[in-house]
Amino acid sequence: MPTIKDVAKKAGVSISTASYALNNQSNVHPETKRKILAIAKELNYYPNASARNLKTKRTGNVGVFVYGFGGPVFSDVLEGIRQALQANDLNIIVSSGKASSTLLKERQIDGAIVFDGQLSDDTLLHYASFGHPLFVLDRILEGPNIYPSLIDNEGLVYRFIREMLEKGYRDFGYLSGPTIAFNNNHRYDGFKQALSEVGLPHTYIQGDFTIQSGYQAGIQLVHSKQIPRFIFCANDESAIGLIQALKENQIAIPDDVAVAGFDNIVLGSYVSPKLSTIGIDHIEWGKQVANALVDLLNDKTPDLQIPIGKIILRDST
Amino acid sequence: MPTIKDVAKKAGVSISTASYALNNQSNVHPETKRKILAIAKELNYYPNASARNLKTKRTGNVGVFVYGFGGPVFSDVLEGIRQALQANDLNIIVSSGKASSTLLKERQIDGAIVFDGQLSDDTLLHYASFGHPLFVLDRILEGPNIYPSLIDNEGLVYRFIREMLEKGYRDFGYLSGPTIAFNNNHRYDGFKQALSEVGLPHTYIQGDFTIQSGYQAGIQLVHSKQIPRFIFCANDESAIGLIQALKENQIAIPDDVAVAGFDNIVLGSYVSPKLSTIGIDHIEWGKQVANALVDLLNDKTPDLQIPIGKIILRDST
DNA sequence: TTGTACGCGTTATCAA
DNA sequence: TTGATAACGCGTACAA
Repeated sequence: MPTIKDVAKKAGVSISTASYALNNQSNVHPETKRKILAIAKELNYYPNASARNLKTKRTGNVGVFVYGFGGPVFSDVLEGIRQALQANDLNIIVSSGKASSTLLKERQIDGAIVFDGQLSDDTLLHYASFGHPLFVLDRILEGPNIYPSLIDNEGLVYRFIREMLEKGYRDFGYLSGPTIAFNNNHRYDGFKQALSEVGLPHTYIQGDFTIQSGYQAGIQLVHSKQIPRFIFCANDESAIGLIQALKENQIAIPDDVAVAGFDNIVLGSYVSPKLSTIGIDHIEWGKQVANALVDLLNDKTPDLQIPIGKIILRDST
Repeated sequence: MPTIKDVAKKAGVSISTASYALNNQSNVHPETKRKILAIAKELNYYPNASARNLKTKRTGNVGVFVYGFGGPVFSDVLEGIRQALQANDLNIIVSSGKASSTLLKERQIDGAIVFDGQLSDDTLLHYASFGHPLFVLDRILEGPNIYPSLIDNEGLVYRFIREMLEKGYRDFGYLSGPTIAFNNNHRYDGFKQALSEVGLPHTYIQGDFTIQSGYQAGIQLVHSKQIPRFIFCANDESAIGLIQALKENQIAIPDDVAVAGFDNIVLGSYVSPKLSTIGIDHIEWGKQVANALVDLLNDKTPDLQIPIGKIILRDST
C-alpha cells in the first residue's frame, strides 16, 4: 500500500512538498506538482484516512443512525441526506445498533443525524458536548450543538381529522404505532385533540407500524364486530395491512369503513382503494437537515425549516 | 476531549500502563487496573479511533455498499449483516454513491460487502489487492480476495416456469428489471431456457423493478390488447404494480392473467390476490455473507454457501 | 508489574 | 519554492 513517502521518493521531492501538491496548495511549482500528481496516480496512491484524521481532527464523514434499515420513509430520508452530503464532499455513513454508538464515541464522524429512538440520550449529549453538530429527527433532545428536526405530526393529523369531521364522520378509531415511538404519540395527540374538541370518543387499537400488525388489527376488529366507521392509522403500512384484512372479510372501503394513513409512501397509490394519507417530502426533509449540518460544519448559521406536510385525499376515505 | 494521556496522568501511571489496562492486558496489577478503568469512566474516555487504526492497521469497520437505500430486499440483507457483525464486535457502515469509493480507497474499513452494480471493478480490485476481503453480492467479479455470492436466479426461475408449464400455461410474458441488472438478466435467462426447451415464444416487457414501472407496463399491455396468459415479473414490486393496473382494468388475476414475481417480500402476502413468488431468506443470506467475512478477517477459511431459494405458490397463478 | 521510547502516515510550522 | 521536523493519540517492544 503506497504512502505519501513512496510518492515523494519516486518524485524526488520531500514529503512535505508531496503533501502540498496532493492537497492542491498554491506554493508549489507547477511542473513539480504535475509530476507528483502523475506519480501518485501511477502508484494508485490515496491518503490514509486514519493518519489524516488524526492530524486534522476532521474525518469528512457524517453518521446517520437508524433503528433499522427497512421502511420507505427511512430510505427516502437517507437518499436526501446522501445527495446533500455528496454535493458537499462529505461521506455518508449509515449505521445501526451498537455500531452507532461506537462510531460516535470514538470520533469517527464530524457530525451526526440520528433517526433512532434507541440511541441513549447520554451518548448523544456526550458526543455533542465536544462541539459536534447533532441532528435528531422526530425526537426531542435539548443540549448544546443539538438540533431537533420535527415534522408537525400533531398539527397535520389534527387538520386531517377536522376535515373528516366536516365530511360527516363521527365514529373514529386510531390504529397506533409502537407506544414508545415519538411520532406515533404526537400523531395520536393530534387525533385526540380534534375529537375532544367536538366531544367525541374513539376506539384505540394497538399496532406497531408494520403491514402485519395492521392486518392483525383488522382481523381482530372483524371478530369483535365493533368496527369504527373511520380508522386513522399511525402510518401507511399498517393502513395497507388493515385494508387488506377488512377487504378479505367483505368490508367495503370506504363505504363500510374509511381508512387513512400517514407518510404518503409510493405503495399507497398502488393499492385498492388508493390510500388517503398525509404526506411529507422525505427526500427534501433529508436534504434540508443535511444541508443545515453542512452549514454548521462550515461555521455558518444553519437555516432549518419545518418540513411542510400536506393532506392527500384519495379513495379510501 | 480526554485522551489516554489524561487518564494516565490522573491515575498517576504511565501512558503504557493505562493502555495495557484499557486493553485488558493481563500484565497489570488488579488494583492499578481498577483505578485506571474507574478514572477512564469518570472522564468519559474513549480511544480515538483514528489513532488506534493508524497504529494497528485495523478499523473494526466493515463497509456495506449499496446502490440505493430503498427496497425490501436490501433492508433485509442489511439487517442480517448487521446482526452477524455486531455479534463479532465489528461495526457496520452502510454507504452509497461517491462515499463508497472514498471509504474503500482511504482504507476506512477492514472488509467490504458490495451490493452495488455501479461501483467500478477497478476500485474493487484495487481495494482487494491489498489483502482486504471483499464480497460481491449478485455480481460477478474475479480476483484475489474477492468472493462473489450469487443466488441461483437462473435455476429458480427455470424451475418455476417448468412448474407453470406443467400446470398448462402456454402463453408467457416476461416483465424485466433494468437491463444492466445482473440478477434481472439471470432471471431472464432461466425464463428463456425453460420456454425454449419446449419451443415456446414469449413476450418481453421492459420494466425497472419499481412498482411504478410495473403499473405502467400493465397499462400499456391493456392498451395493446395483447396480454400474455402468464406474466413472470423480475421482482415482486413490479409484479404488484402490474397486478394493480390489470385489476383496475377489470382483468381478473389469475383467471384472465396469472402473475408471479421474485423475492418473496412481506407485502406479497398482503395484496389481493396473494402473490406467487420465489423466495430467498434475505436476512439469512446477509448473515452468511457477513460471517464468512468475519472468518476471513480472523484468518479462518470461510464457509460460504449458496442461499437456498424456494418456490412459493399463492393465489396469483 | 510498570515505564521509556519509537513509529504508524499525515499535516503544518518554520527555516532555508 | 522546497525541505526538515514536530505533533496528532495510540499500541507495543524493550528496559527497568
